[in-house]
Amino acid sequence: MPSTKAKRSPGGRGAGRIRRERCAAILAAAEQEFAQHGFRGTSTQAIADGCGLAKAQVHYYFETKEVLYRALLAQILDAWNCPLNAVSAADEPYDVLSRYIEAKLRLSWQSPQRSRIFAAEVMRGAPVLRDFLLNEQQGWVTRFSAAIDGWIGQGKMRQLDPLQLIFMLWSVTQHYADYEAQVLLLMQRERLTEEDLVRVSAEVCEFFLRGCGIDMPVVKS
Amino acid sequence: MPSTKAKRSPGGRGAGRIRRERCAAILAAAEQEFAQHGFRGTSTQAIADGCGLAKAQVHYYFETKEVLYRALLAQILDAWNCPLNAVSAADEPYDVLSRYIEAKLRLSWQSPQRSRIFAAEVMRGAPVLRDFLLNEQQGWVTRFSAAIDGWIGQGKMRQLDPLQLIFMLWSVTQHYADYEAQVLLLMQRERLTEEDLVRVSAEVCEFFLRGCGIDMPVVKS
DNA sequence: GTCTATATGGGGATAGAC
DNA sequence: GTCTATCCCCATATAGAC
Repeated sequence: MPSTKAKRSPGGRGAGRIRRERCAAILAAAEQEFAQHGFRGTSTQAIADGCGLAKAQVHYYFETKEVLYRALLAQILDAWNCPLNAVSAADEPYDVLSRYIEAKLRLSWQSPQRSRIFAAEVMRGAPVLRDFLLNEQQGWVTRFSAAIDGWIGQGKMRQLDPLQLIFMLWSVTQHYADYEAQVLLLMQRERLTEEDLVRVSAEVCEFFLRGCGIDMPVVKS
Repeated sequence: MPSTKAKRSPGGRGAGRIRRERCAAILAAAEQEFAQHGFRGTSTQAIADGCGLAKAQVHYYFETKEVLYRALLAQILDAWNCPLNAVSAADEPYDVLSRYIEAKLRLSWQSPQRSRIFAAEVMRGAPVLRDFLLNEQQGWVTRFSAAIDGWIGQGKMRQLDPLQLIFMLWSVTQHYADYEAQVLLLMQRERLTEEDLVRVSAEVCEFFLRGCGIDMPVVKS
C-alpha cells in the first residue's frame, strides 16, 4: 500500500500526473506522424521530436510502436462513436441522413488526421482493425441497412442498395479529410473554414437527399 | 556506333531486353508495396523479394527509392489519362457523367493499388505530385467545371458547385479501391467481380444523375 | 551491362543510472 | 517512477567483382 502523504502533487492527483501529460503529448504527436506516413513509415524518433521528448521516453510510456499505434486507434474510434451514434435517434430519413452527413463532415474538418490514420490502416489491409470492422462496424452497418430498408418499404425513399449508400456517405464525407491536400489546392485555400463546412454540408446533404429520392421539407425563411 | 552483329538478342531487340523485363518486374512489385505501406513504409528489400531479385539489383535499375517511386507515379498517371480523357468527348451530361463513373470504377476494380498509391501520396501532403495537381489536374478541373456550369445554364441539370460534384465523383469511385479491405469485409466477399462492378456502376450512376437533377433517358427493353 | 559484397546510418527496443 | 546511454538489426546506397 503506497504512502498517502506523498509530498509533490500540486497540479494533478499524485502518481500519474507526469505520465498523463506525457502520454497525451505523445499521442498527439503520433497522430500527426501516423496520419502522414502510416504505421511502418512513422519512426518513434519523429514522434519524440514532435512532442519534444527523447526517443527512449516514448518507448518508456508505450513499450512498442504497435502498442502506441493501437492506443491511438482506440482513442480515435472512441472519439468517433459519440457524435455518430447520437444521430440514429431520429426516425425520419431526412433527419438521420442530413445529421449524419453534417456530423461526419464536421469530424473531417476538426481532425482530418484521424480519418487519414483510419484510411492508412484499411489501405494496408486493416491488420489491427480487422476485428473492429467484423464486429462493431458490421453490426452498425446491419442496423443502419435495416433502417434504410424500412424507409424504402414505407415509400420514404426510392429503392437502392443500403450498403452502397453507406459507402457513398463514408467516401464523400471522408474525402475532405483524406484528400485534404488536393482539396485545398483545387479550392485554392490555405485551410478549410467553418463557412466552407456549412456550404459543403448543405451541398452534400441536398445531393444525397435527391440521390435517395427523399422529399425535402419546405424550408422556413 | 555499336556493332550491329550482336550475338545474343533472341527475344527482344538487343541491349535493353533484360533491363526492360527487370524494370517492369520491379515496378510491379513496387506497386504492391507502395500501395500497402506508402513511400516511407516501403523497403527496397520488400520490393526485391516481391519480384525475386536481390535488393542491390533494384538499386541498380533505379538509383534511389524516390526515383523508383516517381517512375511508378508517372506510369500510374499515364494509365489514368487514356480512359478518362476519352470520356469528355460527349456533350450530354447524362453521357459524360455515366461514362466517367463507369470508367473510374473500372479503374478501381482493375488496379486498386494504383488508387491507393495516389491516396497515400496525397495523404502525406503530395510532395511529389504537387506540381501535377497544380498544373494538369487544376486545368482539367477548370475545364470540367466550365462544362458543368454550361449544362446548368442550359437547364440540363440543377444548380450546384461543380467542384463539389467533382470531389463527390472522385471520392465515391475511389472508395472501392482505397477502402477495398473494408468493402470486402462488409460485402462479405473475397474479391470484387465484374458483376459487382456492373451493379455498383448502375447504382452510383443513378444516384449521381438524381443528385444532379439530370433527366434520365427512357431505357429501351 | 549486370550482379555480389560491403559500408554507413537510422530503426526499434532495453539495461541500467538517477 | 522517470530518463539516459547503449545495443543490435535492418534500411538505403555504393564500390568493386564478374
